Amino acid sequence: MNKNKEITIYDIARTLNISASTVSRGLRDHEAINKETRKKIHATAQRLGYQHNKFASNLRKKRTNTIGLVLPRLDSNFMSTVISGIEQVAKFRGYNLIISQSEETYEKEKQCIATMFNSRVDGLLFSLAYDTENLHHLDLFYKKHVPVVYFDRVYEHPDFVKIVIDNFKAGYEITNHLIDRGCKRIVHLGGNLKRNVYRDRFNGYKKALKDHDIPYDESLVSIGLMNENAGIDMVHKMLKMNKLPDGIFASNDISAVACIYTLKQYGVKIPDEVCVAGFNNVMISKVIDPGLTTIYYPGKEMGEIAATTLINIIEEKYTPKMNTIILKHELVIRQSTLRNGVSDESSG
Amino acid sequence: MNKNKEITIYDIARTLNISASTVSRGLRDHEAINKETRKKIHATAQRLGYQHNKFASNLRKKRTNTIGLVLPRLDSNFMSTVISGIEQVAKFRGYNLIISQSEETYEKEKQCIATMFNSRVDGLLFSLAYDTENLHHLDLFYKKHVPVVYFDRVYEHPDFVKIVIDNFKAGYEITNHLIDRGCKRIVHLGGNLKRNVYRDRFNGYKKALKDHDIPYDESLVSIGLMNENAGIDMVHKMLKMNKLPDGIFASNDISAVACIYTLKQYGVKIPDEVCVAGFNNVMISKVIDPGLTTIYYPGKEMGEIAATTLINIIEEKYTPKMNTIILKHELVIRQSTLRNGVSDESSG
DNA sequence: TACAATATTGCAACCGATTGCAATACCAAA
DNA sequence: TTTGGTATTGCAATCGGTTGCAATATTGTA
Repeated sequence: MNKNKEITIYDIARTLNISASTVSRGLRDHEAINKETRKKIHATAQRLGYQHNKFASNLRKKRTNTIGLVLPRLDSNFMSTVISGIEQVAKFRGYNLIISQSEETYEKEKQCIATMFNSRVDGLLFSLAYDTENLHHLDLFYKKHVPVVYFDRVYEHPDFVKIVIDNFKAGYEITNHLIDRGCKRIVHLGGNLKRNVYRDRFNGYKKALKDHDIPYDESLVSIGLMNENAGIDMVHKMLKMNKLPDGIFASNDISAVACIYTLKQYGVKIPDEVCVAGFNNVMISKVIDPGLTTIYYPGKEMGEIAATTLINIIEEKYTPKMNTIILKHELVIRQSTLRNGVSDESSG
Repeated sequence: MNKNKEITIYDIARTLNISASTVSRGLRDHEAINKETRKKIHATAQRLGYQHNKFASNLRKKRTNTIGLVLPRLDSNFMSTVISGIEQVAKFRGYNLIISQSEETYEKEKQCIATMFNSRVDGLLFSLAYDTENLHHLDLFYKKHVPVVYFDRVYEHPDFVKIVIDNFKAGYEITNHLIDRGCKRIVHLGGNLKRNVYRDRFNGYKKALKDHDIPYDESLVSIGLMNENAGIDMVHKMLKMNKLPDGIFASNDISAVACIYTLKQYGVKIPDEVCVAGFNNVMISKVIDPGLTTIYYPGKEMGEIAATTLINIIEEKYTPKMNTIILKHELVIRQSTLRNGVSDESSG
């Protein structure tokens, strides 16, 4: 057996003494082909161990049935649920999924996207890296009319569809909730303001303060990487302040959780002295003690919707008149903001 | 502009009045081509907006520079770190990565693997679904000598390489540790025993009991899905026993954490009344209170090594005389098994 | 029986890059 | 100027399906 010996439609054709075009059509159950012939073709294909070669097919069809996914990081709890949703839809609709992570940098993102293009993906799902500032690397997609759907971390673009939640509103709600719990000096831990998700949450935070006549205090805000250390550092900074702030709104759960356990280390009582809220509702927010108040939004569904939307565009199920799809989010209230009594006192 | 208008090497050739073969070679910086010519080719390619077409190339070369990844679930903390490692290596070595999840069922796994084959991946990375019982679906890979590398959940196969940790030893160590802490009646929460990971951990557990003359008690063992509910159910079962068991060894962190918070709900003191240990060292095991004793093993490295090994085989950097690569694991001891004083008392 | 209509099948070009081998160009030494 | 060798370049086949259109077969109807 030669390792490189491929069984092709020509082998089937020769065996059955018919033409390759008939085999090609027969394998795809083309209606023009006689049912008997089709049966024979399938049977022979099976017997010879024929395996469809996507490359030849793609080359000719100029379609790959593949969608590309470029995102900042694969090893994130939230993203992994998004990916899971995407993969399921892609598989169901008959698409392959190729994945590449930008590792939060523009340079790698550019490279990922070029590869995706060279692989001639039929469409691209995309969530921006931390420091991406323009969309020039997508020009090729734009020019060739290859559809792109953003999710979560998006950017304004006239031709591409976005899947997001209302981060402004969510930020507003969660800040509001903290204020309702009696918080007056609320720390905000945010990410790069070029990214819609962080910018909008931050703006929601500011708006809520304003609506409650709480002055915005820049020294309570820290913008940076949203990781564990960000939370730890913030707590240290807080402890050095003249007066300990009484609330924290972190733009993701990881850093919020880091705040919680660091505060606990220093004996600060949560929520009595400091209320803490996060964002994303990943599993840790449920198991940490006290449970973390946070914003839930459905990662898996976001993935499903993104993939479905993209594939619909690819298959021209509709031309996107719509530009943005906003998913619902939900405030999940847990112990980390449940102060005794304060709730009633301050409501209204 | 026609949407389907591709710029090809022929366009470049025509522009420069040279042959397509020269262009093809020039683009790849083939040494036979004059440096000046190469420069012109690259410049023209750039100017015309040429983009390499992988399909044509793959078809001709019979190589895809793509590796396939089939795993049970994408939305798992552990797996997402593995994937991250795989992706980074793949990208670095110039390979695309296509990913598909079996959703823990044999049927989907079969389908995933067929797709991977049809996509003519150069090699396959693979971790088994929960209920897979044979490897017939890999016959095609085997016959065509397409290399396969398993990781984590593996299966015996003469031709394929496995990347694992010593689950038996890890299971032994963690059980041993519980016994050292004075546990006599240790519950085990395990997964399908057809899967090496769960079987080996279970056997390690039994061996440790035996070495300490603790009788094996089947009623303390539960084999099933390793999710949150498994932990919750187990605790309920424990609470109904005449005497509460004094230790739990769960085969993953999720179910261990579920045990912890359920026990806490019922006011059971951890580790004083029950010691709990998990497996995997995902982030929750660190943030739960009390911190969860568990086994750490490096997901990201496992992914990196799996991908590196596979690509080396593909590129014939070596022929695999080796059959198995065993990574180091580590017992991470946290509060959930740190009983006061008992440690000293029972050691030795 | 003849002819139109429909059902099946085949021909041949095509998708775009790669590659073995032949051909030509170039240069230096004889 | 001729010869041999090296540096460059081109020819033409190839990878394996797909598809527009033509060709042939089959069926129904007048």
